[in-house]
Amino acid sequence: MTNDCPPHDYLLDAQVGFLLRRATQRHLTIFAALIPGLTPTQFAALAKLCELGPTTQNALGRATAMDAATIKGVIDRLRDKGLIATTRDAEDRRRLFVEATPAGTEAFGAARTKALEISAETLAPLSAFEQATFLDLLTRLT
Amino acid sequence: MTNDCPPHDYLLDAQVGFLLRRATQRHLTIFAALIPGLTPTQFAALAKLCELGPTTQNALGRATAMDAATIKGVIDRLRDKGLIATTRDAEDRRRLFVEATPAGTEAFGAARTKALEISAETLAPLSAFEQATFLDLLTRLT
DNA sequence: CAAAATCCATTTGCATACGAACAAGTTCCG
DNA sequence: CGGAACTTGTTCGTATGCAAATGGATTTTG
Repeated sequence: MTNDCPPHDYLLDAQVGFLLRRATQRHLTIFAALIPGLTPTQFAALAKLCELGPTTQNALGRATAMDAATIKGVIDRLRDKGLIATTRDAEDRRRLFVEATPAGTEAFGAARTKALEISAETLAPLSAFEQATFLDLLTRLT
Repeated sequence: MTNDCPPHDYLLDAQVGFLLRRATQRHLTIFAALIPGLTPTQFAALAKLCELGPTTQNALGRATAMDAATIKGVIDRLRDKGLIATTRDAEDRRRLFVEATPAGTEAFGAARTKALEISAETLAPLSAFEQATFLDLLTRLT
């Protein structure tokens, strides 16, 4: 068969980029249902902050794979919610010191269990063995 | 050891949502390097339009997993680039008819090979067998 | 037929994301 | 010491992505 259009052997629905976007969308839906008050990005920053302890803004961004412009907005919104506090570092006056407030630590503690449920529900279509395989392969694509 | 903080058994770097975000970031970097003139979303809409043929705005959005608000912006930008054209449907005056222009069809034809390279490079860290496994599992998480 | 429900597109608001450019502070090195 | 190089945070512009509200058009249903 002749065809005057470009070949149709490119099927969007089979491309890894499209599938990643769809899987991310589904995960986002699950996340919003179980943790309504925080976005995945905000929770990631808060969780990493509780995991690492006090740090600086850009360092927290690097630890959570956010660039400087992105982490700034996340920090601003978490501060607006009263979950973190920022102070200028006296030793290096460029640095913005970031730490979790008591409310932030408590919020993380409360959301932590939900977050584990979110991960479980996201992976629920797969068997336990498949989940482990998937996470292993996905880790190697980062 | 006692611990006054929430348990540290939540490790951000092991959660599927975080890994999905990182993998998407890496894919985006590869995409931007090989197809500088289009975003993944714009290319997805253009590719699906060439795959399906002329359709309506919302239908194209559903076919590419974009909601009405998102597909509108994508359509606007593709039209600004001259790659697609829109017309009001005479039969159903709500509908916005969308079709690829000759320039759009040509742009898709030119980018199609690059897009396949992007998928290949994104999956490059995995063996051929692992790639097939990963795509199968990822498909089931959408 | 008329009301209700549905669908289509648009708009607004909010929240990521990244590139680029910038100012200010710090460190490195000649 | 002093300029170059780097780091840190900020701002701007562009582009998704979703929720919610709106207005207009069409279809379904009582």
